[in-house]
Parts: sequence; structure tokens; C-alpha cells
Amino acid sequence: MAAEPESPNGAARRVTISEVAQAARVSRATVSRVMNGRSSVAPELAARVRATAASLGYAPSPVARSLALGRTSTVAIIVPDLSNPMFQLVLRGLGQAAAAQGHRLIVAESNEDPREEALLAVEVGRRCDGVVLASSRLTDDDLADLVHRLGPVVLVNRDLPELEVPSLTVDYAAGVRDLAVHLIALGHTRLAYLAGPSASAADRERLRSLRVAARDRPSVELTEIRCGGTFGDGHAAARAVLDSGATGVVAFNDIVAFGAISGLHELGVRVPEQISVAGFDDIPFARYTTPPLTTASVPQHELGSQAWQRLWAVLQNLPPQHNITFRPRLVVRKSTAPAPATPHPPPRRRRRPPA
Amino acid sequence: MAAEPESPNGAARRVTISEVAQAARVSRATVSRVMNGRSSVAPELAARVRATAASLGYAPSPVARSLALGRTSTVAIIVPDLSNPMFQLVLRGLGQAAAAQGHRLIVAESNEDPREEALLAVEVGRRCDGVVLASSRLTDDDLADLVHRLGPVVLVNRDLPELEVPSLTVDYAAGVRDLAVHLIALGHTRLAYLAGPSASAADRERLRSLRVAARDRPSVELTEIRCGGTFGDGHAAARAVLDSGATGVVAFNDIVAFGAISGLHELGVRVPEQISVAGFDDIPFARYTTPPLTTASVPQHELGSQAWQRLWAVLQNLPPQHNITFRPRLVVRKSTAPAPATPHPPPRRRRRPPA
DNA sequence: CGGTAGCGAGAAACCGCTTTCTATCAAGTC
DNA sequence: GACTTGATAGAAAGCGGTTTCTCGCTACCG
Repeated sequence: MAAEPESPNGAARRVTISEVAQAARVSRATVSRVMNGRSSVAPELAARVRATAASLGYAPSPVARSLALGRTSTVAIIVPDLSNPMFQLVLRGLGQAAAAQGHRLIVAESNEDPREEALLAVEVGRRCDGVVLASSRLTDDDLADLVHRLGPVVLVNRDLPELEVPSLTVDYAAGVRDLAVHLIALGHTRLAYLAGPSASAADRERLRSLRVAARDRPSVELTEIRCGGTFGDGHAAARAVLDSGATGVVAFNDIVAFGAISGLHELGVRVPEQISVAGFDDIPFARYTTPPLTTASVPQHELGSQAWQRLWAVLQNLPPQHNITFRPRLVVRKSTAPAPATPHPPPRRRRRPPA
Repeated sequence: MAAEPESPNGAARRVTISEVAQAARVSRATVSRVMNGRSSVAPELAARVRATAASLGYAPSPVARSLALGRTSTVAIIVPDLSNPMFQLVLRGLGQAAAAQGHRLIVAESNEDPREEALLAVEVGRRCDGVVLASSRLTDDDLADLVHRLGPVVLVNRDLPELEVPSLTVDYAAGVRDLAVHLIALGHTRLAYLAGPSASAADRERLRSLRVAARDRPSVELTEIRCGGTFGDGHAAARAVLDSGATGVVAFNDIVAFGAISGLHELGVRVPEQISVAGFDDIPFARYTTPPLTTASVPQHELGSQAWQRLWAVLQNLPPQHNITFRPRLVVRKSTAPAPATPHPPPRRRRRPPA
């Protein structure tokens, strides 16, 4: 029935509104009205238009509509690093929520590069109705600047109290404190922090909180280890952890924690018997690894869907919704355990990794 | 300098080409030519136009350009399940390759639903220059049908030999055979396969290959266990694995393998001492878990970047590039080991999970 | 029964950009 | 010096929709 004309090379030639109008012997305006469900068209006329549209296989061009309407039904998310499951989850939460309201999602990756992030945001922002900036690596000033040039924005994992920009944050300070307290309660006094990407605001917040926790407790000693945000970074940091003599490790995030555990394992160290390791985020994997990972759980999917709510509100000119700060939930699993009686292989003379 | 006009509410009013034309006292055509680097504009005029454009903070509207040019500089990828790191990697490979050539990426998730997949593809296809269908869950007929209505497409993890559709496939049969042979060489005679989503063509291919392998070797016995594609599915299948009496398990993919390992662990079974488990895909995690996972490695990132190459070729009307079938590489890690002398807890009388 | 309110549908303007077509002018040719 | 040629740049026609404006018509009202 709906035999739609097709050029021989297989590229389906698109039917335009004019052709439908002509075939149905009405004006383009009328076709448009019918397609958009405007009620001011006589029912039988509307039916006729719908019929011809169907028989021609017509569907309005999203691009043309975007131009005419001034909106694209598309939103974008910009993340520093797509390989982190954490971002994938917020991406997914955002995408699903947006899709439920007929919006498409553009995703762009800044590769941890602030300059690229800003360029990308502006470029992509022009194709979209709004953009979500996840864990922006920009400085506060640059970020404020960017937000000004941007159209509807919502911030995830970041905020800008000066400006009235919707933002969803996580109380990293509290989360990391919970982890530290947990480790200390288990008897660990020598703690190490595997620091994340240097441009990460969240990393600075975690570090600050950890320092405070350590300062308040004279018996605990905190070592900061430059690390990064990837598996490999965590893996490579294993040696440094060992050297530090720490028995309790807080990693920048779950990925780094897994990398560290794997690295420690290769060095012949057992987790959690000799060293306890905690992550951050609670990515889906964390439950299913051996040992399952102790971590501070962040509602990643909800971060995404709430970002959509915020964006949607500003797109609709609804009253801005209040910002939310999520309090991570301490999830104790098996990667942390009581500190060993004698602090594992002494920092200086450690054994070689097993063959 | 570039003081761009801004309405009080913060929404930056967009400068149009007409305003630039007016300010520079030239026609819109000239501005357009300058912005697109057409050489047929006198150098000093071009300079003047560029200067006014810059001072007004002008940038061409991507939407308007898309309409005028008939291309959007955007491609889409449709995946059944974004939570699978496998897809995330091809997504990333595609996105990076596309970005390198100034194209943006729309991602859409079909939630393993064939009907939704088709709808999504058509809808999204109209906003894009091309779409990548990853692991389509459509039947061959429906897929062929869809491809016809679609414009430039490339298939990943799927092919349609009848039609001339660029496609990137993985030799699942060979990969899974390698795994089976590996397990058999380790002395395992009772094998189990944890089957994936029923709509997955790849799953059928793996199963078929496994059956052949088993049929050719009278001593080996293959049990097929309905499972799925997620952590939870694998986790839930642990009991069934135990009941089957199998000592060697091939999982639909790495995720399922991890789920199964975790489930087995909770049932008090040690991997690989009592049961060996192999995955498929070699997601980044696989290297870093404890034990690291034996798996068939698929070049996921390359699948994505090659998909872009193919798409780019058809967008440029270049001669179609040949299709590629990737041969998975067997990666033996620690989750598989020689079969236990006495087949672990006997199938009937098994012990309860530990408290 | 004239005036007007209201509805339905077409004409035309517009969204912002690209590109063909055309006009102008200077340089080159015989 | 008339004619062709080539280079520039403007006018205008799209791209495929939406929406305002307008007009004809019916119905209602006093």
C-alpha cells in the first residue's frame, strides 16, 4: 500500500509537505496543521490529508521543523571520559528520561581537556535545546564564562553558587569521610588516598575532606598518591600504595580501586586481608567483583534523570526546580576488613611479585 | 571586544548572517562565502567580513545549514543495551572517529526491543546523515526492510549478505569454538553455555558453533542454560550451572560471566579451582578482576572506528569498503584452569551457600 | 435583516543559511 | 575600439517546515 517512491540506488527520496499538499489538494499550511494535531481543521479534510500523507509515506523533516520552531528536541551531554561507567550511567539516565519525552541525546567526550570541553559545549550547544555538563573540568571562572554563552545548561557534579544555574551535586566530602571513618573504625591508622585527575573539582573536594578527617585524628596518617582516573592509573599506583605502608586505601573512584586491587594482587598482596581498598561511585560492577567493593554509592542513574527534569523545566519556562545534593551512601562489602595485626609487608623490605 | 549582545535573562540572543551582512555592508551571500572559505571574494572584503563577524560574535546556525545543505554532520548509533561496556566501547570508537571529522554522535537505546529499534532507527535516521546499527535484534527480514527505508547504514555485529550493506562482523563461531577447545584441553568434559538474549543473532551463532564442537567430541557433554545478557542474569544462573554438573562454563559475554562467577562464589564454589568460567568480548574490566577473566577478545573500539570509516565512505560516495569479519582472539587468564580431579560438588547433593 | 463574531483554510512571510543566476566592471584580444 | 572573457558580488530562489494574517462564509444577535 504505502508504496513510497525509491530511487534505484536505494536512497529513499524524501516526500515533502508540498507534495502531500498538492496530492491532497490543500495548502501546505493545512497539512502542517493536520500533522501537528491543530484542531482547527474540518474532520473529514483532516482525514483526507492524513490518508494521503500515509499513502505517500510522508513524515515531516525534523531539520526543517527545528529551523522553523527554533528548537531541536535534542539535548547534549558532555563528559570528560566516556570509558568511566559512572558517566555511562548518568548518560543512560539522561537518555532514557529524555527519550520518554521525545528528545534525542547527543553525547560528546572532552577527553579530560578543559579547552576542548568549552569548544565542544558551545558547538554542540547550538544544535541542541540544552546541554548537560557532567563533571566539568573547567575552572570556576571558565565555567561561569561558558555557562553565559550557552543557553539552557544543567551542571552535574559541579555547581556555581554565584549563578542561578541548575545543578546536581554529590556531597563528596561526606562520602569520603564516611569511607575514612569506616576504615578507621576497622582499625586502620595509615590511610592512602589515590587522587584523581588534577582538573577534577570532585577530587579536590575529596582530598580536602580527607585531610580534615586526618587532622582531627592525630593517630591517623594520610598519604596522598597522585594517580588518575583510569584502571591503568590505579594499577600503576599499587607499588606506591605498598611503599606508603598504608593498610587502608580510598581510591578516587571504583575504577581506580579495581585497578589498585588488581595491581596489589599482582604484587602478592591480598585484599582485604592485608590491605583494605574502598572505591567511590558504586558502579554496577562493584557488587559483582571478587571481592565485592566497599564504596560510597552515588545514584548515577538518578543524576541523569534529574538532570533531564531540570533541563526540561527550563525548556518549558517552568519555575526552576531546587538543586539537589546527593549524599552518597556507604556500602560496605568485602574489599575492606579489619586492619591486620602487624602492618603487612613492611614498607621497606617487600617481597617480589609471584612468578 | 567581542561584546556579544545578551538579553537580560542570560539567554544569548543569536546573531544571524543578515546582521553580519548589514553591519559589513555586503550581501548575505558574501558573508556565507567568506564563512565557508570560498575563494571568490576579494581578500580585503573577506577580511572586513571576518572582522565584523568576529566582533558580533557570529557563528552560523548548524540547523539552518543542515536544512540548506541537506546534511547534518551528525550520525547516530543504536544499541540494544547501553549498560553493556561492549557497546560503550564501540560507541566510543565511533564517536571519536566521527568527532575527528567534525561529526556529532546521537546515541539511542532500543532496550532489546526490536519494534522500538526499528522505530528509533527511522526517526533518528532523519536527523542524521547515517546510522550505525549495533547488534540489531531484528529478524533478517525486518532488518532488510528497515535498511531499505533508512539512508546510509552500517551494521555492526550483523550482516545481510543479500543486500549490499556495509557491515562489520565478528566470527562468533570461531571465538566460541576457541573457548570450548581451550576448556576441553584443560580436561573439562561437561560444559555449560549461558545463553544470551533470545533475539540476539550472535547468541544463536555461538550456540550453533558450540553444538557442533560438542557433537564432534563424544566425550563432551553440553548443557544449554537460558540466561540473558546482564550481570543479574549471570548471577541468577549460578545455581543452574551447579545443577548441570558442568565444570567448564562459556558465558554469552563477559558481563554474564562476571555475574555467574559472583553467583558461584556466593554458593561457595571457587573459580577456577572447581569451575572454570570464560566470557566473551574482553571488556576492559576483564583484565582487572580477580581472577582475571579468560575470554574471546573482540576489538570493540575498532569496531566503532571502522564503522565510521564505512559510513564516511558512503557519505562521500567513495567506493564501498570491503566488509570485515573480526576473528576474536582467545585470551587465557585466570578464570579457567584444569578440570578438578573429582567433578566438584556432585550435581544432586550440593552444599548450601555459606552463611 | 444588517452587523458581527467565529470558524476554517489559503496566501504569504519567516526561520537562517547556501547557491544558482545575473549584472557589473576591468582586463585582454584582434 | 568593439567584443570576449573572467572575476566579484548582489538578487533571488530554494531547503521544508510553521505561523501570522487575511478572507470568505456561516451563524448568532438585537
